[in-house]
Amino acid sequence: MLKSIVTHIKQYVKPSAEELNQFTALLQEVSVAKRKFLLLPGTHVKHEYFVFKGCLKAYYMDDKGNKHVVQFAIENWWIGDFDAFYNQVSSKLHIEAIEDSQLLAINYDDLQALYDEAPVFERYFRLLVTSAFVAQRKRILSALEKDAKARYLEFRLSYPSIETRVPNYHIANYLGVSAESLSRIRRSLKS
Amino acid sequence: MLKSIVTHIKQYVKPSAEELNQFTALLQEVSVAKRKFLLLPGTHVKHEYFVFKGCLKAYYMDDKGNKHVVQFAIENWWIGDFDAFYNQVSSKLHIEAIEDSQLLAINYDDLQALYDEAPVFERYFRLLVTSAFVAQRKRILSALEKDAKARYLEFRLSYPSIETRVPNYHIANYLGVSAESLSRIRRSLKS
DNA sequence: TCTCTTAATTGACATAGGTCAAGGAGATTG
DNA sequence: CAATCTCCTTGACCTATGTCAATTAAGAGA
Repeated sequence: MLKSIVTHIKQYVKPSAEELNQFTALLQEVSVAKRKFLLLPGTHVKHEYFVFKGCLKAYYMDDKGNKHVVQFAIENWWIGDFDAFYNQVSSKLHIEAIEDSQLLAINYDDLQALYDEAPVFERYFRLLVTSAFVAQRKRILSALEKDAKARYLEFRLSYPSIETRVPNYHIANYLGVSAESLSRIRRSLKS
Repeated sequence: MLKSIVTHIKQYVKPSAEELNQFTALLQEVSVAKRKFLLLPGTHVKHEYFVFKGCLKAYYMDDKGNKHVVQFAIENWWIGDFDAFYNQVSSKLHIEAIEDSQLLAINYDDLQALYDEAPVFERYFRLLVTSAFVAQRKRILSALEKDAKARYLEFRLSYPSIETRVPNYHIANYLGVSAESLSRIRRSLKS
């Protein structure tokens, strides 16, 4: 359970055994059953979460009740409401489990303190945010450049393990197309 | 000239005078005339740039020759090809001056070394990337949720100082609408 | 296995926004 | 002050994708 997050960290930085212990001591295990929520809008967000088992989605629900998927997360991904977490404002997102999920939570204050005590983790999170930033930029460019079919194909290529685990209408909400359009796109790809 | 970047840094972190000197010693001044390029696709990106005078845009040009604006930058903004800079891959973006511009450049290797010597700057850049990440997430949600008119209104509210300095067709390329559509939107707002 | 719920598909129709083509208003430059 | 440029506007038409409504298929409990 801790092994997966340690492996993840080591892909970015090389903390000492002691530093790793400092970090893992801060983690709390959290479980969320399928269709249950890890986070609701309006909440004060105190944690960011690392998924070690399961699958979840973070989405924004607009005034008309339409859901817009900000992010999916499966094993070895971080999920949370970054905006609310880092700026310590109240959340605007739902985070809902698509499958029964198990996560490791890290607390905001603990993390800030850790940055001072063990700067290697500040680097780890800097690198994480940087790569998330780059991925988001790519998503923005796709939205600007590509039509729905091309975005769907790109999604399948980028996230094959998500595509097979998640209902299509969630993917539609991620890509910014209606479920009906996605269905038609998929039919057109069969031939 | 250095004053503006020092002020910017101090809004995020509190480095010592010595640390600030360390940082500013690494900066090189760069000028780009209107319509000239700071960066072309295919280039090896060695620098990230802080604008202390002027206005620029970073855009991706697709196979059809359509330009998609990734970012504008005016005084006190950082601009560059983050993806190419951090992952040290070749650039996919054009960065072009919209007005005669003056920038401060920081070199990749220098910055990595500085992170070790003065971690306060690693924090500064972590915070910068974090806020850029949050801004991008907002942009993604706008693209998913809002129609062209609403996105334009949001842009005007978020970046009034850019809206007045930049030709409308650049803004259209940022919002993901045609220049013609933006013109019609603007007409509809007059009445 | 039967039932109920959740997901996916399909058709008919509506519409936001794109594309193409033309013209015009300001700027800039020789 | 011409002569270009650059940028913005407008009209006519087209297309991708959305919306609504109904149907079917697939899962999940009991």
